[in-house]
Amino acid sequence: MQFANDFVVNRRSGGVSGMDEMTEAKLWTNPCPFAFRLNYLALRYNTPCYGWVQKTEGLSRIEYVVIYSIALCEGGQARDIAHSSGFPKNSLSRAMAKLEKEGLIYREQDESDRRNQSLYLTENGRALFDRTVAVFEMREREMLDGLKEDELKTLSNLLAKVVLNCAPLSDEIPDSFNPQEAGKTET
Amino acid sequence: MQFANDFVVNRRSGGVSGMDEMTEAKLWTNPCPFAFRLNYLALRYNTPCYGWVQKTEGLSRIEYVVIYSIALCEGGQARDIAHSSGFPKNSLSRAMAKLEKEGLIYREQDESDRRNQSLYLTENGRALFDRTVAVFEMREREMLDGLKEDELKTLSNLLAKVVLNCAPLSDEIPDSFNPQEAGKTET
DNA sequence: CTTATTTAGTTCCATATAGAACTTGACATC
DNA sequence: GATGTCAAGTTCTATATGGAACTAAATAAG
Repeated sequence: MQFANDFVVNRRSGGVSGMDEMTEAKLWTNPCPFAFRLNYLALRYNTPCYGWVQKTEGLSRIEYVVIYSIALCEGGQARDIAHSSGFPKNSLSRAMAKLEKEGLIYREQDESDRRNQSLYLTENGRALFDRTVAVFEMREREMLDGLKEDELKTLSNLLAKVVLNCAPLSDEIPDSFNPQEAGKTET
Repeated sequence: MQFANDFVVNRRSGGVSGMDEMTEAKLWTNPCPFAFRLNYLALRYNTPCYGWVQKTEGLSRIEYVVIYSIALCEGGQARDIAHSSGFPKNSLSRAMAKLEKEGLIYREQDESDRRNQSLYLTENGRALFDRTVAVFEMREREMLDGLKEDELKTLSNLLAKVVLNCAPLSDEIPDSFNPQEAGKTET
């Protein structure tokens, strides 16, 4: 099998990084090396951070995502959280109900369209965010530690470019997708 | 609405990308922009791809991860899949049992240490991988479409650098972590 | 040669999760 | 001003999930 891909780096020095063979294979000889690196790094970020809020604040990942989302976009709606985070709306509904009962968020029904409810942090909710966000920032900083200032900027710009490129893509792959066609260059 | 864009990228042209306000905020005015971009891109990759294998092959995400992992690292062990994917070992155990019953994988007990079992794809399992992997490759290609050849290389190298930097990091954040200390430079 | 510790993998089971159906409201069409 | 369609959120419920306890094997310590 051929992995002709820019993302394949010649790094199979056999355990230089102290990783197991499978992780090494997934990183360096993977037909989808970009996707794996994304998922791997996301994992190395999410696991410790959300584990920590769970322990220290008793909030599940989805509950903290709600807090975080509102903190960044005061007055946003559940639908936006669903869309930006990928959590299904029913799970979010449950999370919001709990957070509201605990006095961390509140909702206001939109007068112009009464199906919509805008979400806000209470004082307690804001305080919680303020005292926890530093851990997330620290973890991110720690992960990016090895990059120089200009590399950091470049990485940020390139990821932004990929994000913008992805924005209009459809998330539907037809059932009848034919792998044979996949290799051909698309205009 | 305008977002003060003090962070890295100057791209707030106001909805050019057709995203909702919250997603925009999370992308461009986020204390952890790197982490969010990772998670966002991972989501935009995982959702369509694993949704597609579910529909077309009847395999759940974790089941396909097992197949994929073995395909990349023949003879690997369950522990390695757990470590490289983040799935708990009991869920993997269940997934492997199902895949074995369906004749897609088989296991061989290691003679030198009989706790270990090496994992292999059957002919059917390999065929399944071969006919599905193109969809994953296509999605990755599609996502990276906007990047030029040299940008792709740069991105690949920078992500690799971050991965290597993360490898030795601990995933434990002490319960008693003090955010006040977070800003200070750690030796 | 015990006895304790560690590791790989499995089983058990309480609970989290997410699909599907439902409710309510907006808005379009006739 | 009915009737149909679509969108936001909630509720219901069957199932997937993952923590904890367990088994079995290797290794270390006494």
